[in-house]
Amino acid sequence: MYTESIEDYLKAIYEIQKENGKVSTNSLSEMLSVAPASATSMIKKLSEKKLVTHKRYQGVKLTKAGLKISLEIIRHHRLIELYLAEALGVPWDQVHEEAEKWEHVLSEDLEDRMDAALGYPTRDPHGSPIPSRDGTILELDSIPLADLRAGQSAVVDEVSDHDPDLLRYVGKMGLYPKTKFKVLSIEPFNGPIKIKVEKSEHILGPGAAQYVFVTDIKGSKREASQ
Amino acid sequence: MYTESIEDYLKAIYEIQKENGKVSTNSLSEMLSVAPASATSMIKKLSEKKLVTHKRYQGVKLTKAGLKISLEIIRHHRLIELYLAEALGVPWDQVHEEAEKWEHVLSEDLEDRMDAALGYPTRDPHGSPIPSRDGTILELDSIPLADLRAGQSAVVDEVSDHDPDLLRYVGKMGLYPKTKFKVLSIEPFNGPIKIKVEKSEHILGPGAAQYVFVTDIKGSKREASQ
DNA sequence: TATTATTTTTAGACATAGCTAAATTCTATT
DNA sequence: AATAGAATTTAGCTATGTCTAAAAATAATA
Repeated sequence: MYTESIEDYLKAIYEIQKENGKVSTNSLSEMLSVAPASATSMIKKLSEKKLVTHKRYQGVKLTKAGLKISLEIIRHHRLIELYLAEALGVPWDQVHEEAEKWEHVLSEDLEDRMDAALGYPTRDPHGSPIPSRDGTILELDSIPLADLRAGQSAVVDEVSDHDPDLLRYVGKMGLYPKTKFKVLSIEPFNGPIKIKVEKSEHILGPGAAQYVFVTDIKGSKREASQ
Repeated sequence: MYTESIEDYLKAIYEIQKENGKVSTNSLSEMLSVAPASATSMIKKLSEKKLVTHKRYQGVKLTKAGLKISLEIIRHHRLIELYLAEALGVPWDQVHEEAEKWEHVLSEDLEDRMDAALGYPTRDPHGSPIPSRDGTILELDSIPLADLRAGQSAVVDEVSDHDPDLLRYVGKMGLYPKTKFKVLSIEPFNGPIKIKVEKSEHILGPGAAQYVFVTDIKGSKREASQ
């Protein structure tokens, strides 16, 4: 078994790798709220344990073993989030914080029981895919809502779960995963976006629209943003 | 907030205090599987934080503040045990281990939700009382099954939850809390005990009978053991 | 009561994981 | 190509919580 700290680093590396491609010492230290020097020393340790590869002054990359562990933790995290939301009615902006601590101490047996109780789900409450036990994960190719154009209809795929305020904000306009909506207008230069969800209209700031990932309704994959 | 380690010590102190009366450095180090020197140094720290009082070479005792925290953790522990048993069907010999880790990271909000989902219960799956939020706890005055005499009928109140094997053993003969049974015979010098549960008879070793706590059916409080 | 045995404490060390400050290396700009 | 700025690493320190070995205090017994 690995320490909680190691698990947190591996998870962070996976997430940064997915978003930015390259995983720098700095990005890690920021995501984990530690000093850059702390990230360096942990990277060294992970490297010795063959969980990541690392070339000095260049980024870090998960090895197969490191990836496996990080997906196990992410599976814990997302199963817990969904379980709390479904079984105990915990609001979607609170499940992340709870899962963040519990994920490190969840037994495999309990993981299986929750999985079964939920009917072997594939998505967490924010729409993020839940890795399978054997370490496969569905890769989404959705685009930021901010990249849509006026007139387009789309479905919410995933909402970033790192900021509870963001979740409450987009939740208030009903932008949950699988929700269909239409872009009525979008102002240039990162201006506000007017959308229609169900029967009601909302204005969405670009800061939020960046973290809501959607698939446009005609199935087109990626629109140029400007 | 206190560290996991501090919480574990406080909980252990409470439990030893309840069973033995006096809480020695040695008993603590045994219960927590640490060296006596480790217990001493933690006792010093707890004492500085005013969570326990301590006279050198004499025992340790929880202060009001220490008692409060220890009951909070025990509440977490027992609510979790019951929740896992009820909601996810975790067998009663496994819930302890799971709760042991989860109890330290359970939020107050989730505690409340579990409490409500369970209908504000007062006992965990082993029959132990669940402290209330404000820190009151029901004191049981049950006696060890081993102290009963032939012919007496009794009801199971509580089974010690520290040994999964014990729980499986007594579980096999149906000795769950609230179960009524009758002592058919009891051999002297800590001999085996023959009991009848429902329609079936079982033989129970004295080692197990010591950890099954019961109330005899006529309401008498405490029988001399020999 | 004196001595032995047990319990408890002290002293000093180690691992983990964090920090700051300084040195190093890389990158970008002039 | 030289240099300023940013990112990264090293060096050295700190806190927590553990350990072993030795010393001190208490308890048990001859």
